[in-house]
Amino acid sequence: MPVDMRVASPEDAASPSRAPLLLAPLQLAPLLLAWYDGHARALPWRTPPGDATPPDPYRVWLSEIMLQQTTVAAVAPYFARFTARWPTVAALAAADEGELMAAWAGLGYYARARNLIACARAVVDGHGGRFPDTETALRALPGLGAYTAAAVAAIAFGRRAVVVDANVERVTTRLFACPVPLPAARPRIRALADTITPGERAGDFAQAMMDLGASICTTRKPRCLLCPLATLCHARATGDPEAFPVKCMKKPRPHRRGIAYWLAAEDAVLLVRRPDKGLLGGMRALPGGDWGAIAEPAPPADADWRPIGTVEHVFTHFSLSLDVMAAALPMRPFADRPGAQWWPIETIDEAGLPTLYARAAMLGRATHPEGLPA
DNA sequence: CATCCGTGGTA
DNA sequence: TTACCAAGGAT
Repeated sequence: MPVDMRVASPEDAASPSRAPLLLAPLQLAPLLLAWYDGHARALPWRTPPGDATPPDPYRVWLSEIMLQQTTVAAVAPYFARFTARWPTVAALAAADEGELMAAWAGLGYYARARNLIACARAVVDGHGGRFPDTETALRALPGLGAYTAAAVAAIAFGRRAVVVDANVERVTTRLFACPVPLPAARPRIRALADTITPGERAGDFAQAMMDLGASICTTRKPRCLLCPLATLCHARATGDPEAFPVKCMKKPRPHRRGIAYWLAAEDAVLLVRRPDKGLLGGMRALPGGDWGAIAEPAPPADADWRPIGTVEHVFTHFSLSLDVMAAALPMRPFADRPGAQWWPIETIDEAGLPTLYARAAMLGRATHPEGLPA
C-alpha cells in the first residue's frame, strides 16, 4: 500500500466538502534525485554527470525553446546546427533573420524562431549580453512563458523554481491521483508541484521529473515496476494510472483544401514569403491562396497549368489537402520583387521551406527537374 | 478561458 | 489506420 500523503490544507478548511489536498512527503525529492543520478538521459544540451562546469544559459535557453511541444529526437539535429552556426547569444542576435528562419524550417511553430532572435537581441541590448538570472526577469523576454522562465532559472542558474510542463503535469496528477480535469487543474497541479520541489537542485529535480515522464511515467502503459516513486503514487494504487491526468474532450479537426503553384522558369522556381503573422508566418512558400477562403487563388502567371499531385498535411487545428499545380515558362515573366523571388530548383532543399511546401516542391521538382517546359 | 500555431513518432 | 500527443507561448 502506498504511504498516505493526504493532509488537510487551508483550502479544505475553507471548503470542507472538497476532497482533501494531497501533500507528498519530503522524501520524494531525494528519492527522485537519487534515481536521476543513476538514470539521467545523456542529452546534447546537458553537462555530463560529474562535470562541475556550470551550464551555459544560452544553450539551456536555446534547448528549452526548441523543446517546446517538440520531441528530443526532432530537436537534437537542429540544436547541433544552431550551436555550431551561432555559438553565443551575441552571435544569434547578429544573425540574419532570413537565414535563421530557414535554419528553423521543418521544426514547426515558427513564432518560436521569430521570438528567438527577438529574445537574443533583447538580451544583448537590454541585459549586456547576459541572460537575466531570475525567473521574473526571464519571464519578460520574448518566447519565455511560465514554463521556460522557470526551467531556465532552475537549470541554468540553480534557482528554486516550480517547473511545470506536460511531463510534470502527468507525473504530479498521478502521484496525487488528482481528479480535476485539465486544463482547469493547472493551478492545483502547480500548487502540488510546489510542495514537492526541493530548495536545492531544483534544476535537476525538474529534469528528473521530465526524464521520469519521458521514460517511465509515460502517457500510455507507464512502467510502474521501474518507477522510483511507485510506493508514493496514488494513481498506481487505484490500479489504473493511465486514467491520469483527466482530460476534457477535444474538438474534431476540420479539413481544408487549397492550391499551391509551382512556376518554373530558367532553372528556377517562384517562391514567396508568407506574412509574418499567422500560419507558417515569415516562411518561404509556393504561391497560392489562403486555404479555406471562398475564392480560388489566382495563378502567379498566365501559363499552361497542370495538376501534378496533392499533398496531405496535418496541422494542429486542421488538416489540409493541397493540390499542386505546375507550369513551366521559357523565360521569367518578371524579376525578383519584394515578397517574391526566383530560387534555383537544384538547391530547393536549401530554401528553408516548411514541411508542407517542401513536400509540394518534391512534386514540382519531379515534374520540372530543370525548370524547362517538358 | 479559448483559439491559434507544425511536425513526426507511436500504439 | 486513425488518434493522440510532445521540455508551450501569444493573443
